[in-house]
Amino acid sequence: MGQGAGRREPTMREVAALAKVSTKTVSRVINGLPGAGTEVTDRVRAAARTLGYRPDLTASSLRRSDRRSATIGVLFEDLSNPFDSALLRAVEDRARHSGVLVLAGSSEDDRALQRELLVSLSARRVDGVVVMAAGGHQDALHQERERGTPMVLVDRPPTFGGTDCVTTTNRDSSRDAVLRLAALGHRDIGFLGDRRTLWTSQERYTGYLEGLAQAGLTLREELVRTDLHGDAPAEAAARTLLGLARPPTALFTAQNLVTVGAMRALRARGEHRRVALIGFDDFRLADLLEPGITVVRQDVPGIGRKAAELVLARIDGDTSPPVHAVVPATLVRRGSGEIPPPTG
Amino acid sequence: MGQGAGRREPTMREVAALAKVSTKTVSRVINGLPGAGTEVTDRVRAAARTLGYRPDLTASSLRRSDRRSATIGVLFEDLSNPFDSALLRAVEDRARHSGVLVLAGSSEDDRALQRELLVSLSARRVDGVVVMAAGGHQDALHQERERGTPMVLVDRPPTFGGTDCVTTTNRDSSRDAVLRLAALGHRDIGFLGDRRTLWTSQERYTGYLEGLAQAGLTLREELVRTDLHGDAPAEAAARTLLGLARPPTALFTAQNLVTVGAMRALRARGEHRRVALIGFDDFRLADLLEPGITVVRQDVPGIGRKAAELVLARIDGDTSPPVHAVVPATLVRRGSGEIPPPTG
DNA sequence: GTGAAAGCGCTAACAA
DNA sequence: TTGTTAGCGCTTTCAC
Repeated sequence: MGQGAGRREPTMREVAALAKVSTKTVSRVINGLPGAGTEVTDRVRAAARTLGYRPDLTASSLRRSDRRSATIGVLFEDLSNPFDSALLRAVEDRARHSGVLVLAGSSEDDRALQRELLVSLSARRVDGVVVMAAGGHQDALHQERERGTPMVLVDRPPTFGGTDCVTTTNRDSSRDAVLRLAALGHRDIGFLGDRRTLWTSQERYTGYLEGLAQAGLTLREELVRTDLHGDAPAEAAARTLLGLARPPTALFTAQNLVTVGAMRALRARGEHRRVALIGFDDFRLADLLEPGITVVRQDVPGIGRKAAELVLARIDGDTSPPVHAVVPATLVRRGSGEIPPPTG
Repeated sequence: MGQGAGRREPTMREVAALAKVSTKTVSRVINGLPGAGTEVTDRVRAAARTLGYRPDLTASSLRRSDRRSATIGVLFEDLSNPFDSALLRAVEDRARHSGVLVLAGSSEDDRALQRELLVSLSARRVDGVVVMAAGGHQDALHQERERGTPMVLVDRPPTFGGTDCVTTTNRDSSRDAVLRLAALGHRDIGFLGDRRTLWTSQERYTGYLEGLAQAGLTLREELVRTDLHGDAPAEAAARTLLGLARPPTALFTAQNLVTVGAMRALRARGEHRRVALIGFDDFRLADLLEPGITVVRQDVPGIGRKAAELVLARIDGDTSPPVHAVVPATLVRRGSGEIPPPTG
């Protein structure tokens, strides 16, 4: 049996010829449109069956007035990242319920690559896109949006107008986490964050500042480290903080991998039961560690579903004002965030 | 600014009109084909720029003789699963280097859904598919393959002929893991596996049996539990095993979530430092646990890349005999697999 | 080097 | 209820 590109697909015309009707009639039957006699319908169906006919959506879309491809583009930072993939899955599920498939790509937080992928998606005439904007200027996204492409941003809002987005309670949940640590008596709370160009990082840092202020604590700048991309830099930064003359008694880590890095540092110093830790973003097995890691958990399926619903609605012609949906995150207490400061 | 489906895209004809050339000439310029004067080329490019022209790959593909959509389908079990998403990412990367985009879907290990998604993909005329076959009969996949669709199966081989696939060293690596435990002196090695309908489960179980045999150990059937889908059933099964009069001194867990369940059970009983554990499939943070979890790690990027390469080659007309590529897994020692049996 | 005509597979608009 | 004609945006074929 051949392994090549394979034989030609049968066409509507061939079905029509076999059923001895016009292609238009076949079209009606295949699409379940009214105005086709039962006998003719049966004949067409039989012919389609015999030939193994399968409709060509690309050709149909080309001709139809709505021009829909029943496909949306999803452009995230890294599809192998747990957050991104959970989001993709949620979008996929919601889209499939509307007969829509997903063309997925990873932008690597690289604007050039994001633009390139955007072009690839538009060449395939996707009906809309769900995008996790790469850091920095969003001119490519803005341009695409200006052309009229339905677009929803997730995780990070647009820096331009007229576009829906879905984010979580970055600032509020961060503030609450810090307040929680403060309520336990912590006065030296460190902050470890990811790239400052990211909106989420900024929001979480702002929440940290708000929490300190609200708890009547003064910011100690030497307890703040940002631009930590990945767990290795985060681990190094945490070690530095813990080595200070007056080290933090609690840490707020503003991102997944940063939390992991901080945990490694705490463990390496044997302080993971003595220094409190609350991380932003949940991760698998956080409950299996000792102590369990207290985290702010985003409702990732909720975010994905909402984003999909928004883009599908826009595709269906919804022209209501742009929406910035905020899906609440929740604090999950597991132990690490409940460690009190050392007494005395 | 409108939020609706947006304005019409400019067409090649409009570009041609503005540049005062024929559409054919525009086509040549856009596609970088020879036979277009430099002056005309410039005029066309300028016109395309002015109008914001972007080629329509779907229309082009409809007319071109190769009929390529430059799109492949990826049908995995669950795109939010770490294994699946890492695989998707690897396929995506390799495909993108060939200008190919990925239409992704989750089959939920449900044959009806898998078939439905396959139909959706074929309606969009993907050039080929990479599939993680749902358990049970593969008739839908077989049919699709018979139609000539280039197809590569990943993780699990086809039950029909003429089709490429990429898997890992399930059996050999499982046997080696068991032999390793046996070499430490373990004589009562339990096996926890997931659904028996899965080929990977069967292979890993076979490897377990081979390992026992090769080490001169006799199988104790009561130490074998399968059909554990998810970590909760796995945890329950592990508890049962550990509660036996003569419990296992080591466990081999044949899947990701099963390993997690076993860890939970060990922890709940406070035996995680006394009972050895080797799991199949690596997972994040396996090194942060105490002890670190020794695992058999698949080369997921390697598998994905290979699968993408195979399907792209078939799409390009490669008609060499079908390949079953086996990408080696490696044992990662972290502590849990190095625990000796209790002395005496 | 450039263009006119035909047509990919399908559906809109109309006619019968 | 059914068919005919035209044409979606593009590329092929072949003529100039």
